[in-house]
Amino acid sequence: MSSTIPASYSPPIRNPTKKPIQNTNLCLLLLCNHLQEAKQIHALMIKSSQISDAYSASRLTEFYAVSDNGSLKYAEKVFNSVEEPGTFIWNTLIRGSLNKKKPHKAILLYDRMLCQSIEQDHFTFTFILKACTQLLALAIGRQLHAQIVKQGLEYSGFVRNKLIHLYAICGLIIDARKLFDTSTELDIVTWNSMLEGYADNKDGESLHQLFDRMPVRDGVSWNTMIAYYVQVGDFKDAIEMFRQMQDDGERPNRVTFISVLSAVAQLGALAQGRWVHTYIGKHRIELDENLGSALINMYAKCGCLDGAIQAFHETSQKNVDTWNAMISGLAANGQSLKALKFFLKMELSGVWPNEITFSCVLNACSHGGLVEDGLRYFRKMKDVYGIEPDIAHYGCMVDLFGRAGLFDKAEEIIGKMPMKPDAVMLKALLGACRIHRNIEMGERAGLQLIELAPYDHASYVLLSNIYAMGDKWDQVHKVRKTMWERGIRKPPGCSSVELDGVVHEFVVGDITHSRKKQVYEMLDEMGERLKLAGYEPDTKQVLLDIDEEEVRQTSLGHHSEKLAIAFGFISTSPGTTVRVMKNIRVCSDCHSAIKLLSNIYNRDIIVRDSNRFHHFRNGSCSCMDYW
DNA sequence: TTAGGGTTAG
Repeated sequence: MSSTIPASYSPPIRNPTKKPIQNTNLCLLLLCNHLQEAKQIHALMIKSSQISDAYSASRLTEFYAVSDNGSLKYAEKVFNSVEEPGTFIWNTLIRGSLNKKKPHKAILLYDRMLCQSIEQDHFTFTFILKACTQLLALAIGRQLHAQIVKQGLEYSGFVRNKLIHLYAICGLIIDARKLFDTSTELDIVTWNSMLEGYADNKDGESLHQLFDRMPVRDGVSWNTMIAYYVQVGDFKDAIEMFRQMQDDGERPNRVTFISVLSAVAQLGALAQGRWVHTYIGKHRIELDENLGSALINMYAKCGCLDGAIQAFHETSQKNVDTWNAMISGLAANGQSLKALKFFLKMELSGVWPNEITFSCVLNACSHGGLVEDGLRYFRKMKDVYGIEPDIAHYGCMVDLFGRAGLFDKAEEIIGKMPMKPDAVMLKALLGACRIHRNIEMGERAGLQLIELAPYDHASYVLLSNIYAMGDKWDQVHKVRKTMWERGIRKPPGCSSVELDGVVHEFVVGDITHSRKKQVYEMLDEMGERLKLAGYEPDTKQVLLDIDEEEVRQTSLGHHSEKLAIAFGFISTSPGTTVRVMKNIRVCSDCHSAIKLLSNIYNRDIIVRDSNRFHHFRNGSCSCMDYW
């Protein structure tokens, strides 16, 4: 539709009010798609004095307030022109404020409604309770509850469901449950509201009990369950729930796939992710910005950049999140220059970057050792885009300078920034100190880190490594002792490989896998061939390991990533890329060994550790030995 | 005139 309305324009008219519409202006309003068109009708209404008609004014307010292309400002203008606005038009304005993500405004309007003694109905309470839920405004919600009881509206299904939702989300799960149990009519939304409450409160047991008791389940019920598992980090259970959903005959939708793709990404289960991608294509589900971002993220987290780029191009509407997913995916996979190219494309496409974009861009610079570019973008974010750097951005800069060995610059940044360094920043600095053997600064940063993150095993490991590097063995033992006394343990290393949609997991010295015999035979062969290639185990790395049990296993060369690679080698045909996902950082001994293995066996090996990706090919790694 | 579910950086 053009910006003007041609007289001959008469497509079929939608009429949700089911009232006969005789008024031309209102008919046209129903066809409006753009704000500009609504404004033209608005002008016609003013000209013909139709605006003083309460029904017409309320319809126009509704368009402005509720439609995607509306404007709350104009809704208020019409509202203000009505002499005595009734409950409907007040409700519409409250609803509009919610739609435009302004719950505070909705509550202020309700307050004005009370002051002016405007009658409230169950619609008013439905909307205003939603505002309270969004704001977690429990005190106001309780007052509303009293008001609702006073007005005899407590048994209205809509109002009750909203009250259950409010109490559950605010953590008052017992109050929510009381309302649930005393409801005369339990519809699917009541069940789902309660279900979401348990999921939100991470009460898995009650969640399951309720889910099992549900007489009917719909897509929302299943999606709530899947999202719960993703939130608590049980990614395998999330996928299992998705399978059950399909067995139950419930069709997955966009929301389902966003959660499922997140689980797949965390597991690094590329085959399952590809299946989802095919399903989306087959069922013509539109790749909007959210689903597109989830898909890009999945491919990137599985180390499959071709897939990520394809998903990026297939995403119909690209917003800042879509671009961020792509840029961060490239940066994490060691494609720094490509990440910066994408940032330039983003700027050209007219999408405005946000603070996350600059985190990704600066991250790309630090991972790629691009000091000049990093400095340029750090300035640009403030000067051109008006984004004040936060702790994450300063952290990237410290990482950037640290990696390049420019410790003066790193200290200068820390001294000048308006906040104290956080654990992420100190870890980056310690990493740099390790690479450049800056023991003095490493010790200072390490002690500060332990003070800041006393329950994080990494704090102790990093400081211990720095001391070991300086041959300060007394200090190494002291740090280890403190760590043990405080009951802090390094989590066991765990690596996984996906084969035909099944994720195979290996821990250090694993003897539980059904093909363990072949895996260990392969491991022996790998050891022999590594020796022939001149590989010598990094015994210092072995000594540095904090966990005594792991030291024993490490000396045998049975680190989980090596087991996973051995399994990958025996389970796939020669030349196939082996993808390994690891829960903690890859150790430097394994890193050296895998570089050689990629050459010896002529295989691409991709290892995703807790920090970044390592693409091993022809004896070298994409991280350029810096991680 | 009305309700419920979601991810994405490091």
